[in-house]
Amino acid sequence: MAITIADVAREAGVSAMTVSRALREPGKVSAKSLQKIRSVIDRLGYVPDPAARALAAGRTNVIGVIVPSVTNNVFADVMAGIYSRAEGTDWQVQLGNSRYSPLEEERLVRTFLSQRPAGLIISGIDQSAATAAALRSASCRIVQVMETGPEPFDMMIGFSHLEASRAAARHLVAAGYRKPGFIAARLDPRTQRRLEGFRDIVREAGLIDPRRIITTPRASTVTLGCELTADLLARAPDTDAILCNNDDLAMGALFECQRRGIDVPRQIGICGFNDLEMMAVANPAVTSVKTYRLDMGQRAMEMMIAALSGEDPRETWVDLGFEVVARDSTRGPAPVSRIV
Amino acid sequence: MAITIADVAREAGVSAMTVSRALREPGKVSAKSLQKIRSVIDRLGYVPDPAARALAAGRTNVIGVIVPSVTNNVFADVMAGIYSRAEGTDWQVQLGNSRYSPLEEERLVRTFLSQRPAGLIISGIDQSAATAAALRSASCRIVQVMETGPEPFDMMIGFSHLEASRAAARHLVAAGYRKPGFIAARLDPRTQRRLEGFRDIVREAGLIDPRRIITTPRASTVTLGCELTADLLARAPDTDAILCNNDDLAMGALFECQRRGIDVPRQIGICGFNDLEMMAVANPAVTSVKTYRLDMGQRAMEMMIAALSGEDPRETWVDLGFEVVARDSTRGPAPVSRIV
DNA sequence: TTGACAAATGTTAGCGCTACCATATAGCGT
DNA sequence: ACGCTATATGGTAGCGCTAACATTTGTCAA
Repeated sequence: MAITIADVAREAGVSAMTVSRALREPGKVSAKSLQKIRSVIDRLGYVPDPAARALAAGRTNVIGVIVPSVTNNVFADVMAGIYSRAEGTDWQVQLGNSRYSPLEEERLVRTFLSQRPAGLIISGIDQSAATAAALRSASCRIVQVMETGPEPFDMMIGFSHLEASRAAARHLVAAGYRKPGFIAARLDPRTQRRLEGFRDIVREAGLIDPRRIITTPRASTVTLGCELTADLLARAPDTDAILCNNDDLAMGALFECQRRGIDVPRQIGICGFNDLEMMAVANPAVTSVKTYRLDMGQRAMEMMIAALSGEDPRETWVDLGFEVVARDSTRGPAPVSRIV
Repeated sequence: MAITIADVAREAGVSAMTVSRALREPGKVSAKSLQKIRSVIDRLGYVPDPAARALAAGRTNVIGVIVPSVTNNVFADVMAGIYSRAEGTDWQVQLGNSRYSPLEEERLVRTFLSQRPAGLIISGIDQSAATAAALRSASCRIVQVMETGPEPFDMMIGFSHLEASRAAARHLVAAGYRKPGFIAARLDPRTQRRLEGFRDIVREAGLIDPRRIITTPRASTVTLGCELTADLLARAPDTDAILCNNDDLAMGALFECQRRGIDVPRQIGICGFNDLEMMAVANPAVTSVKTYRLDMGQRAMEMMIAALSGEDPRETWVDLGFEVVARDSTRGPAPVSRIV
């Protein structure tokens, strides 16, 4: 039926082993054989069977990637970075979607590991005990992305969500806002840490007010940003700034304020998180915490490929940092409100 | 090293074949054996090796999915739909990202087919000749998503981009706009057809003006929507409506108009494409052509699974349609401009 | 020409599983 | 008790490839 390595070997007048070598270690095959084999491969359209390869060699060229969402911009960008660095190499990316479920993540890790992957790229540092155990005893390389933390399984690249939200909160306080609130959807561990960062700084400044912290387990959307903003303003109408857990919510907050005739930034300041390109062109332009998502994916893949190629003494723990990009939406409250 | 089926068989006091059957056709194994085998599997933590399975059986449980982009909302939604229907089944989704390149798509199809997938879900109807040939001679089931067209390789689910953009253009004309323009980024085949639909209707209405059609090969972003709108207004300042090839561009158009103090919808009407949830909460709410992306992914997977389960006499060609959701952004031009 | 060594190529066995067919066992009517 | 069928289980072979070792061929100095 399909062309096998034996067919190629016969046509080329060499043994199967030589064909196998020509494919994987061309340097160990004479130029003459190599040329002949390659022409036969082209003519017959031979493609090696990865299953047979995996079974015989005991390993694959698969790099598994596990993300909590495929629709969330953040992970989509990381994925795009990963794919862009995989393209043109022999490494094959395989994507798993855990849908924010630790159980599903555990199942995915098991499935991946049963395939003897060359490597695994996994999001975050909050794996379940079972998942962590499986990963620790895994024989493949691992890169954790999205966050930095103290005890990587292997390699790690991300940034501190805690520090990032602290910086954003500090920015709001420094801009003169005195009644800042926080809205968040989908309370995953990263969101939790961002809320923690907000709490730290606002408490420190003596501005904490639990009424101004609104969260929901629902998935984040712009529409939800409107709703959470409405909730916040219903519970604490004098709120003068909103730190939004992501940019979708921030856009929603902006739209809701516009609709109510609330002046942004003079009555309410708005700050987002991730700095989607959209934020810079909104009216007013929205302040956000810039994160390096595409870069994260690309460099995660680079680290993985370097490690798999045996170039071990490379960086294995990278903090990409972040940047609070101050824009008009947090230029500060109206002077009059400070006087009152 | 790892647990194999032979280990399980030995522990359970049966042959490897019986274990294999217990896993794939439990109905053909006695209740007693089944129970024993299952308890041993649990105890040892046995997971079948998919490579060995694939090699022995000559087929896999992999369903390959090829999309042109992982960051584009549209494909992300379709992917989410696909993943949601795959969860809990034994089918394993494997994602390929062609990055809008026909060559990369061809490579991906070859790679997937070499793995003897159970099925392939591929975007669109514009495959290269080589890709089409490979797909036609493939022995797996195929679902084409995103578009409808006359000659599916196998199964198909999508909608007519031509008809959708015609409907949107008709809506603009019916709302009273007389100088409609069109902006588009990333001229993939679907974009081309949408442009065609716009041209059809606007020409028919005697309102065509080539100056008002602005396209670019660059990837679509909100920022680019601003730029294209600026271009359009520079080339044809009297433009009174913009049909945007997608919602990112539409948001950009809206932001640009806001910045310039142009009244939407009275001076310029704006219509997007896809109806992202954001459109309904913008100010003004933006008209858009609603498409059923999540549904498309879910039903594509359902069709695939049904076909693979042998339930053949099901629907194999589905037009999901679309809906022009009219909102404030196209309520019509100011009366005064009609008098003039 | 010869031996020594490196480079190139071949042989054998087996990765873990399932298709296929053979055999054993149970259930049942007569 | 017998044969018959249906159900359950096992044995054998092989999927396509590569690791490990074995063998052949080429190269060069003495």
